[in-house]
Amino acid sequence: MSEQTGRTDEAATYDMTAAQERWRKVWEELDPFRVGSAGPDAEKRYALTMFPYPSGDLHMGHAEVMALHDVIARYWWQRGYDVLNPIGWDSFGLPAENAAIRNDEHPATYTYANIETQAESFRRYGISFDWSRRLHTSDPEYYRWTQWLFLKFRERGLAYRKNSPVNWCPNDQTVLANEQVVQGMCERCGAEVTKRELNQWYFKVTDYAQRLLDDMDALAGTWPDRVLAMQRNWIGRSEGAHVDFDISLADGSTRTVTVFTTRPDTLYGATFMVVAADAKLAAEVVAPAQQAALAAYVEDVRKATDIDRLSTERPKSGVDLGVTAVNPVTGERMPVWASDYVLADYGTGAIMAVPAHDQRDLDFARAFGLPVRRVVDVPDAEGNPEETFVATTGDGTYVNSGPLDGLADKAAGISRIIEQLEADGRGTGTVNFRLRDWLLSRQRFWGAPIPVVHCPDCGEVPVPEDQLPVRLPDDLRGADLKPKGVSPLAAAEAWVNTECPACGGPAKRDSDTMDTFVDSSWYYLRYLDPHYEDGPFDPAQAREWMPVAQYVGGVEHAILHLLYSRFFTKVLHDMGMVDFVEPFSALLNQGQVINQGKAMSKSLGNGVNLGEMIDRYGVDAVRLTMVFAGPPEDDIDWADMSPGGAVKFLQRAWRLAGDVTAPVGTSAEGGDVALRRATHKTLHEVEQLIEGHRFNVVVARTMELVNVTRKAIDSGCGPADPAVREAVEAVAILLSLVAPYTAEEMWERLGHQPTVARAGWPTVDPALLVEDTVTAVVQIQGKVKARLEVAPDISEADLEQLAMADPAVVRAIDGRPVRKVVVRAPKLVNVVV
RNA sequence: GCCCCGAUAGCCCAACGGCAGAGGCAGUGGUCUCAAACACCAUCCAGUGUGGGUUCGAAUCCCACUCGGGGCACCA
Repeated sequence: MSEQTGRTDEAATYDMTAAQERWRKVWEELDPFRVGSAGPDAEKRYALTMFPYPSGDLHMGHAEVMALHDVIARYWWQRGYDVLNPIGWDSFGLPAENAAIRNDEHPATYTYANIETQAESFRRYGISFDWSRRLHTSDPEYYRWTQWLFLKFRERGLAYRKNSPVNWCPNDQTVLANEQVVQGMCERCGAEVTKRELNQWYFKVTDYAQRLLDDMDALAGTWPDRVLAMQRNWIGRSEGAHVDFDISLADGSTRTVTVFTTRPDTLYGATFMVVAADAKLAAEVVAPAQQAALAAYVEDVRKATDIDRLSTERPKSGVDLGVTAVNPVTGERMPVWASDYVLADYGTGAIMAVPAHDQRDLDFARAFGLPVRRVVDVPDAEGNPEETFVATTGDGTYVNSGPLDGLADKAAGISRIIEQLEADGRGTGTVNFRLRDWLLSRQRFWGAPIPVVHCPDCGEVPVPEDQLPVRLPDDLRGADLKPKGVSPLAAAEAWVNTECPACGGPAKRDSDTMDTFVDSSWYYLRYLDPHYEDGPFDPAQAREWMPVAQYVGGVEHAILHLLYSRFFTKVLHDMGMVDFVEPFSALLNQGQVINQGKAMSKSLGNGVNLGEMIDRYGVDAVRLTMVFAGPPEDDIDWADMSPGGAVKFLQRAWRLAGDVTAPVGTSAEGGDVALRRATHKTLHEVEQLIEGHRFNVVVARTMELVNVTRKAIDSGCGPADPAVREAVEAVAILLSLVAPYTAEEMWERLGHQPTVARAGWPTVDPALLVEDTVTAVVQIQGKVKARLEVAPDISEADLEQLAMADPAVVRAIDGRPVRKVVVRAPKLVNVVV
C-alpha cells in the first residue's frame, strides 16, 4: 500500500516477541527438521555443532556458533537434503562438581537444571535441531558405552597404566593431560601446574602419531589451515637418529644409553652427555659420590613449577653424575651430567650435547666449564662458537669430523653418519614425536568411572561388559565431593568395595573417572541412535551418515577435542566398527564474540548478556547481527555491531510482504525483467557464497535484493507485478536461513502455509543470469578512458575494433603507435602505447 | 626463537589479477509531521599498513619490513 510519500498505511513494524511465541508452537507441531523428512531418496548430510557444556544459560558465543551453523543446516534443508542436525550436552565435568560442593547437592542437580535452561534457550533461538537425537554424556545410558569403549581400547593395548611424573593441578586437585596445560597453567582454572609421580591410565595416542599426521592431507582445503598447522605442531614429528653411548659405571660395569638427536651429523662435536635429572636413568648411572648431590638437585627441580622451568632466561643448572660415556665415533670419554633442561619424557630422556651447534648445550657448557668443539664451519657465522658463545646452527662445511671433513651438505652428512652408526651397530635413523600418550585418569567425581576392579589376588580385572555401566553413586553430595587428592569415589565405601569379577573375592573399584574429553571423542556417533542397545552406535547408521559433512565450533578445540576424536575414529576403524578414518570431513571455526577489543569476562565487567540482547532486539536481529558481522572465522566485537540496524532491516524486509498484491501462485513469467534478473542473480550468487561460508555477504546480497524490490514497488514496476511476488518470496526464503521468525511472518503474509524453512530453494533460471549488455572498459596504460555497452558474447576482434574506434580512445592514444592491445571480452580492453 | 592469520572510508566489512565499493553503522541534507520518532529519498567519505618486484594491468601474486591477533617452545 505505498503512497507517493513512501509511507505505509499499515503498521510499519511487527511484534517480534509475539512472533517468537507464535511460531515456536507452530514449529513444535510441524517438527520440520526431523531427520528423514526429506524423503528416502534425498542425499544425507550430517551437520554437527560442538555440543555445549551446561554451565548456566547460553551466552553470546553459543549464539554466534549456532547462528552460523544453522545457516548451513537450513540451507541444506532448503536444497532438499536430508539433514541430521542433532544436539546434546557434554554434561560431565568440574563446574557441576564444584557447584555441588558449594550447594551441598549432587552434581546431577546443577547439570540437568542447566541443560533444561539451555534447551529452552536453544528452542527460543530457533536452531533447526532434531531434538529426537538428544543425548547427555552423564546419562548412564551414554557412559555405559564410554566405559565399553575404554575396555575395548584396553583389550587392544591402547589403554594402559603406568607410573610417571604427571601434571598436577593443586587447585582442582587432579591430574591433567598435556593438552590441558597451557603455558604451565591449568587450562581450566589457571593455577600453576606442578608434577607428581602417580600411577595413571593412559590412551596410547602415540601409536597413531604418524597416521594422525598423514591423514591430515585429506583434510587440507576443508579444514582451516591453522588447525592443521596446530595439530602438526602438536604431533611434532622430527627425523633424526638414535645413537648408543656406553657409560662406564662406578662399579666397573658398562651401561648402554641411547640418545635421540636431529643432528647426528654433529656427533664429532658431542663433548658431554646430559640426562633428565628426574628420569630413572639419572639415578641408575650416578656415581655413589654424587648420589647426594643428585638427590638434592632433583628435589629442587621437583619443587619448581613448569612456569619456572619454561623460563628461557633461567640459568642452566645441573649435577655432574661422576661417570663418563664413550663417544661412539671418536672413542673419546665424555662426562655425563644431569639437568632439568633435558626432559624425561621427550625422546629418550638423554641427549648428546653438541655445544658448538646448540645454544642450550653451549649455555650449559659455559656454566660448567665443559669443552666446546666446532664441527661445522658456517660461512656467514659471526665467529667461532668456541669464542663467541653463540652456537651456529646453519649449514656449512664439516670440520674436525673424521670422514665428513670437507663435506658441505647437511642432508648427506646426516645420512652418512647414520649409515656408519648402523654399520657399527651403534645407532639407527629414527623418527621422534612430541606427542605423548593421553593421560585420561581424573581424581574427580563427576565423570565416567573407569570400569576396572583391583583385586589383591587377580590384579587388574576389567568389569565384564554385562555389568556395565559402572554407575556413579547417587548418594554423595556437598562435602563428600571435596577434592582430597584422590577421587571422592575412593572414600565411598559402599561403592568402592566390590567383589572381584574373576575370583569373587573382595576387591576395590578403580576410583578415578575418565577425562571428559573421552566422552566427547565419540558423541557424534552416538547421535546416530542415542538409544541403541547393541553397541556404542549403530554401524548401519554410521555407514549412512558418517563422516560428518560439516562440523562447526570454536578453535579452542583445535588440538584437544579434534585430535582425540580423530584418534578415536582411527581406533574404531581398526576395530572394524567404522569404514572411514576421519570423523569430520569439513571444519569451520568461528571467531569469538568479544566486547571493546577484549574477551568478555566478569573481572573486566564487559560481558554482554544474550538474554537481554534477545529481549531488546529479538532473536532474529541477534542472529542476523552475528551472521552479518563479518567472515565467520573473524572475531566479532559486539561494541562495533548494531543490532538496532538489524532490526530496521528485518522490518524493512517484512514490509515488502505486505506490499505484494499479485495472488499466491502467480507465475513470475512476464514480470518485470530487471527485478527478475536481480532475484535470480542473488539466488545464484548466494548458493556459491554459502558453499564458501561467506555468510556475511549472503546477508549483504539479501539486503540488496530488498532495496531493489523496494524501489521496484515504489517507483518501478509497482506492487502488482508478479516479479515483485517472486522477489519477496525469494527474500523470505533467504531470510529463513538467518532470521526464521521474520521469514515465517513474511511467508504467511504472502499467503503461504508454514513453514518457509521447508519451502525449498527456488530454481534459478539461467536465462535470467545473462545480461543484455555489459559494460566494457577501455583502458590506456591501465587507466580507464572509455566505457562501451556491448553484447555479452561479443568477439575479441569486434570488441577491439569498437574500442579502437571510440573517439575518447582515439583522443587518448593521440596518434602514438600502439604497442599492444590486451582484450578480455566482454569486459575489458587495455591499450599499451 | 619457530609457525600460522590479518591490515581497504570515522567504524564493521565487499571486490574470478581488470572501473577500489556490494551491504551495513555513524554523519550530512531533504520529503513527511504542529513538532518529533518511524519511514522514505539523496549525499559526503579512502586509493587498499610500508618498501621493493612480477605483469599490459596488483587491494589481490612474490620478497622484505611494520603493526595487530593466535599457536608452539630448554622438544635435543
